[in-house]
Amino acid sequence: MGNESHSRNSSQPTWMGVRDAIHTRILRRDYGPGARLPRDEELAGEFGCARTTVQRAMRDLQDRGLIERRRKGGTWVRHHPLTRATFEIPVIRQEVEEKGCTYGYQLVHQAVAMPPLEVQANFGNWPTEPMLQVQALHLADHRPYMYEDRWLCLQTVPALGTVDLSRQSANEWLVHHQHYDRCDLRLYAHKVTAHEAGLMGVASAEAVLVLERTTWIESRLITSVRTLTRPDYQLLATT
Amino acid sequence: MGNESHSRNSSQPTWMGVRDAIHTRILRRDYGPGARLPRDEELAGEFGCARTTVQRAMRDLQDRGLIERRRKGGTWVRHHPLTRATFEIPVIRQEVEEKGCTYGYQLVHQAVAMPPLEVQANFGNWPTEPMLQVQALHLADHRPYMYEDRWLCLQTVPALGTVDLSRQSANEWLVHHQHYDRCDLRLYAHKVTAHEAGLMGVASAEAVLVLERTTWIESRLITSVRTLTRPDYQLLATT
DNA sequence: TTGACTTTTATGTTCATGCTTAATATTTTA
DNA sequence: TAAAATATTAAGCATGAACATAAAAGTCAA
Repeated sequence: MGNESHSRNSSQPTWMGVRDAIHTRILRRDYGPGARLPRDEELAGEFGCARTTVQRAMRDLQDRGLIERRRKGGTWVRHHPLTRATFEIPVIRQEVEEKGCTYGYQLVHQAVAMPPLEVQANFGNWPTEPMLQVQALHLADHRPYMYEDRWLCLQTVPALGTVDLSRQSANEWLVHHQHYDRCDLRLYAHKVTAHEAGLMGVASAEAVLVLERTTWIESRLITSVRTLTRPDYQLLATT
Repeated sequence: MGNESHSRNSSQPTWMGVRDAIHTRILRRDYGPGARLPRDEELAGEFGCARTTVQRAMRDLQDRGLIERRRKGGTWVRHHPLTRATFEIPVIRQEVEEKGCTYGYQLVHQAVAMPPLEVQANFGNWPTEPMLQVQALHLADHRPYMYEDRWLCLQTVPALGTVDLSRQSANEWLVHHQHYDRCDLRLYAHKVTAHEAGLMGVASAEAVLVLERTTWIESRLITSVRTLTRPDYQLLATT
């Protein structure tokens, strides 16, 4: 079962070896759900390694949602081990080109306006101000691949006022000129409207995955974007 | 901007302090996209800390997808910092009860059969065998909350043959009796069929989020489940 | 030029030790 | 008895030093 595969040799356990050993014990219910694990020091003694090594193993198990650690409290096996899925949200051009397609871009609409309430809902306390709305299509081999409806904060990124968004996507400009340090994400299914269906070239009322992203830099709003994918789009998780 | 908030004091930077300092430099393009960072040792010298501390900071930045590290190669700022979103897939009963609703369960269909090709697609090399199919509804306050279409591997978990799945959901039984060490996940939008719409109590052709999960234990298939959520269901990411 | 070997190098891992800190138990006080 | 002060505990953090390892660069020969 490979629970020894992470040790250099049997007398010198690596942190992965320790992790796997403890993981196995949890799976085998030697340490059952809700149970308290021995102190790091004891385990270190048992495995014949330093406490640092046990700690490294424990951090990994904690990151995977298997255990919970509290100062003084100790270490506990979670009652319901979390299933934590990590998706990588791709940079669109890159994703398209990696599929061997030609990337294209087409501006649909651009205007300064007041964001509607459902968009403002993503902004928390950020004051309501007119923003730059940009609707655009991302193309793969000249066919619609993704539609985005974006609101840009000109207060935070004034430079955007001077960018020609009919030639370059806001997405791309931002990637190159404006980093963020916070990103809120929301994912849901959506029945496309007739207008959206026309733009995307899909049947009306088709179900598509929507990815809503709001990014910030140093607590200042940058942009909020709602992305419609194609009906067959799938997001794969790497656990 | 809080980049000093993680230091105990200015002369003794913690690993979070070092991390934030480097992060800031990346945001400010002192270390631009694709740039190579100084060696850990140099940075340690600069920050006046041990190499271990720099390493801890670096690992965090790496986990966040901001940098890439290679042995011998060194440390590099990623050209396109990854947006890595982490979702927590909830245990259904728990999720329902946390919303203050009563959890309920209702078996819809159960039979041993050959899984169709689109289900087998999730199984990789796993040999094609008859499996136990279970279709069931999860209820919140007696109203449909989630519909699952599940295939269970009786070879890997023979005990399932003796469980009364009209009283207890397979989900719940598995959580309590069968852990997994691998979980493949797939997420997409789906237009509900008339049959599904009837079961879920939603309008026909409504768009819903589908969560497909396949779990394994020690390289042996446990189960593959396709979960339909309600149309208004949203998955929130914690970045 | 190509392929096989060797050296170099920056990250990766482990260790022993000491201190810090948050949470919990215990004791004291009102 | 409850609230406040205090002690204890187990994880968290930092250090310096040593060794491991994979990948890159360099060397050499066919």
